[in-house]
Amino acid sequence: MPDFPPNFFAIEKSDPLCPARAGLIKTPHGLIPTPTFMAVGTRGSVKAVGPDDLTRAGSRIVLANTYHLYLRPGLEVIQLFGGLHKFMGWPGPILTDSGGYQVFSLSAIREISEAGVMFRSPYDGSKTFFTPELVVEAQTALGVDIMMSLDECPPYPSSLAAIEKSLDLTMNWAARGRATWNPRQGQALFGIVQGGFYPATRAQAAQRIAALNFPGHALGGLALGEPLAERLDAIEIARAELPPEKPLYLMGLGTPEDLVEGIKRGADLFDCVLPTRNARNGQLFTRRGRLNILNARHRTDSRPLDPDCQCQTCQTFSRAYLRHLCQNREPLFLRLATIHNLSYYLELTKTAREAILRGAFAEFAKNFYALRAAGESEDS
RNA sequence: GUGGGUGUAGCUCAGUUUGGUUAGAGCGCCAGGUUGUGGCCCUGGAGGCCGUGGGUUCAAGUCCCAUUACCCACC
Repeated sequence: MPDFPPNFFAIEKSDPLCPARAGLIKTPHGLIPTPTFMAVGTRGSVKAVGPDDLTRAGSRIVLANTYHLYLRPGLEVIQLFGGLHKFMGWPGPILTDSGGYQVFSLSAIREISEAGVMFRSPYDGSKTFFTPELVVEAQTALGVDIMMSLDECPPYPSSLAAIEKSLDLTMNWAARGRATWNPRQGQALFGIVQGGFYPATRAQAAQRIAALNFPGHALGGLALGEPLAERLDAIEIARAELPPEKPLYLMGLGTPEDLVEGIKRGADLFDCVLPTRNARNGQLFTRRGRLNILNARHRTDSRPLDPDCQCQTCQTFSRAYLRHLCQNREPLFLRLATIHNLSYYLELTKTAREAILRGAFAEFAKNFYALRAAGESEDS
């Protein structure tokens, strides 16, 4: 079977000491150097920032959500504008989640069957039936660059029997989505590896997804409350069963540590609400660790959030001013904090990539942890 | 000056009628949490001579007297 499309993903260099690699994903809307982080823009907007902010922060691809956009504003509205890119004014690549996670997170208002998922709209209570076929068609209509197949994300912890049953459903849906997908549109479709945290089911999930020959793969069901060690094991187990020449996306991850550990294990793409949501709540990431800008110790602090950060926020504003804005719920704070956190995440993946290209990922990781250890002792 | 009302946490106030464990709430403040997004939300914490003085009582934020500050109305 030929590649989709030719050279969809090219590995530029692999680290000599671990599975980490630097790559390039080629999409209809541009190249994506990997590893990289995707800002979450569920409703076709990364909250509090615009496309220019994203570009300046280093974003090369953003994420949106099929489920939410389908309900509002509806596919027909977006198609009227020639697709999601034009509608939201973002010219770069877009990946959409299928709505599979909403099956999990909005569990109070859904019914799952083998045929698909019956959602009750949180907006008006109306019912919508999502099938794996419909989800692929919807993402095709949105015109996105990378589509995700419909999956079921089982809660943690779940019994082995529950995981096996859920996995069969996800595999059924994956095969049907795969059959619906038209590779000639130039839009990629990724298969999602579930399987919980039982080594055998996670490995089996990866094998079965690999057999469907998707252009790329994602690991789902991570960061649901499991210990870090279990999460890392699940990544390694799945990785071993997946063809390494295809891109790997860790869905919903994560903390800066998750990114470093994920890259170390061969992951190329990440998305997480942490940098954007935490920004809006005053939790800001720096090279020396995380800080709560509301803490009284920042009241008269004239320093930037992170002296080594080149972002717009750090170039102009003091911790004291940001604390003041946050304390008073000034809308400007949301934007400045989001710009900073996204810049930090994107700079982290960018420097990881550069380190891999130099064959020095291990040193990069060591540096990463050393700086945070230093930061913790400084703050205490 | 006369009559009435109000003084309880930083703020806004419950609790006083019918006295009874360690005086509460919301907001604010302080500090945690947040993993395929609602800016929400969740969890802790600090903070009170209950205006002041006296009295009644086994027991007073609560009842009585005085006093003081502020508010309103009328002179």
